[in-house]
Amino acid sequence: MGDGLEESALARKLRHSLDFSDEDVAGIIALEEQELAVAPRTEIVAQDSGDPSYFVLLRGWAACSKLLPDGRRQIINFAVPGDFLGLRGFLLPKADHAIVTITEAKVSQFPRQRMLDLIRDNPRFGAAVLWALSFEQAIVVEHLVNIGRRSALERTAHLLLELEARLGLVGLSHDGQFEVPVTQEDLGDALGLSTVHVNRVLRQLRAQGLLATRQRRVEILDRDRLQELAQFPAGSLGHAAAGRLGQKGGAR
Amino acid sequence: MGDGLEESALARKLRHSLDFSDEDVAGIIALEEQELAVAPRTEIVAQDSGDPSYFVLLRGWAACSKLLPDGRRQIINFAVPGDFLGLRGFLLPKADHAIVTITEAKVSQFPRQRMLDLIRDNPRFGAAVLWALSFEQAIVVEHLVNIGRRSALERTAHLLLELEARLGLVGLSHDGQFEVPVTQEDLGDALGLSTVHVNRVLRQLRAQGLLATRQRRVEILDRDRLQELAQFPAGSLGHAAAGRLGQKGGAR
DNA sequence: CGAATCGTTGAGGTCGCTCAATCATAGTGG
DNA sequence: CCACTATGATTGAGCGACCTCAACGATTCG
Repeated sequence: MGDGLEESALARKLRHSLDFSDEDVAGIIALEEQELAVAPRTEIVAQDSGDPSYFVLLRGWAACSKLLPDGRRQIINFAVPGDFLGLRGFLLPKADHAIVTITEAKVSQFPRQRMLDLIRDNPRFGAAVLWALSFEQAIVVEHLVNIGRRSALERTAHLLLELEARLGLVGLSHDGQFEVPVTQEDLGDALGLSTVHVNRVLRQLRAQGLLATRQRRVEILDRDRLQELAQFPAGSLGHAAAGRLGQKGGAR
Repeated sequence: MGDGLEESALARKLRHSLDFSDEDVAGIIALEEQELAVAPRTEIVAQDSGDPSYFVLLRGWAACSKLLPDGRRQIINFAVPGDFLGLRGFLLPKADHAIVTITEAKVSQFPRQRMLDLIRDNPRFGAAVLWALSFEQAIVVEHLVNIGRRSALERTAHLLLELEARLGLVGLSHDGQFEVPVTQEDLGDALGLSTVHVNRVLRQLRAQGLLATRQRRVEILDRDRLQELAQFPAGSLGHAAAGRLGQKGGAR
């Protein structure tokens, strides 16, 4: 089980977003099969792999991505501590995506069959998975809008604001400052831009006084203008909970 | 209940993709609250509406889209007969997207609370919803890759091949011919392209002998080259079933 | 027939890409 | 501690894909 620090990130998220009590959280954590330390740039789930496991990311960053035959890559979503990994894939016959760590990471693994059993037997848990999947999809949809209909400047701003909001949910963002341990190439693959252009866009955001970047650390300097530029709705991410779906059926 | 023709499209899909028996299908159909005929270009679910219902599209086309404040629009996904509408939204506090009919359509409506009860009480049904959501997300992810990392020509080819495959699942595509009752503006909003460029791309696809378009009807002339252009994996969509998730718990 | 919607085509502009070089940073072994 | 290396960030020049604006056909429908 986690050593406290990592666990709390997940617990914080579960309580905040999914309306789970401490007891529930403990129950979920107890399900984990094993906890793994993973090196940077390591593939956790391979594209087209069958029977994939399901993970919770306890520490570090990862990316869910798709690789085209010719080498082009699209990052679907970054995963930050507390996030679920492979939620979408584990019901499909094959994972249609790869999951790769970006930094050193720690994950806990939930074998596929165990998850399936649990969903079948515990409605409250199934509901939670359903909610998490919906939430994840909302993020992916936002990325789709971002890439499809926003300029490079707008979409970069939007992604950074989204990351800040998500990191905030697990206590990894303070005063508009947060770590983004990701290369500009990664950002480009997430934003549908070239590495070079990501660099120029970041420079532009800096020049306009909207944010500062030191190393891999980002600081939001002018949130209002940044949000306006990105058309980022204030408080959009999960601050409203899932409602009370699981309330009645709560078996354990 | 449906008049037979529409019902069969849904039933076909449920049996084909979700491994439901005729009996199951009948059970699901029986849940519907009411059946609605909807005019073209009518909003079924408004963006940011709370407490949205959940629908099955029996006839016609619809689009799930997001509108930006400045009027830009991104179509997340087209819905064809047999598709579920609003699956993602109904667990979230607010629908984060709009659903608009494209043609005249017929939908059956499942009120939100009824769905929630059902998921809680019937694990098999919950599993089916989970699977459907995963499947829907796989399509959205594919669109993300499409827009993020493929050229206009590639992504247009890809979308058409995807639509053909999906229409084939419900018997609406024969010999590579199928109706796409959608304007080029709609296509552009789905592909992240301008209307004008969609037109040019289609012309190019025609000029290369890959497909023909008459009115709103598309015919695939050279599937091999089209699939190669789009990097579209043959038989990728749902021809493999969801597995046997629901088998054991099957309460009714 | 008139009106509206949609499709088609041209001209010109721009955003973002590619190619390529240089600079910064961190790690490594001597 | 210092080359030496590898990786990533930065910048420039030139180009191409796609966009915008605008006009003109084609189709449908009342």
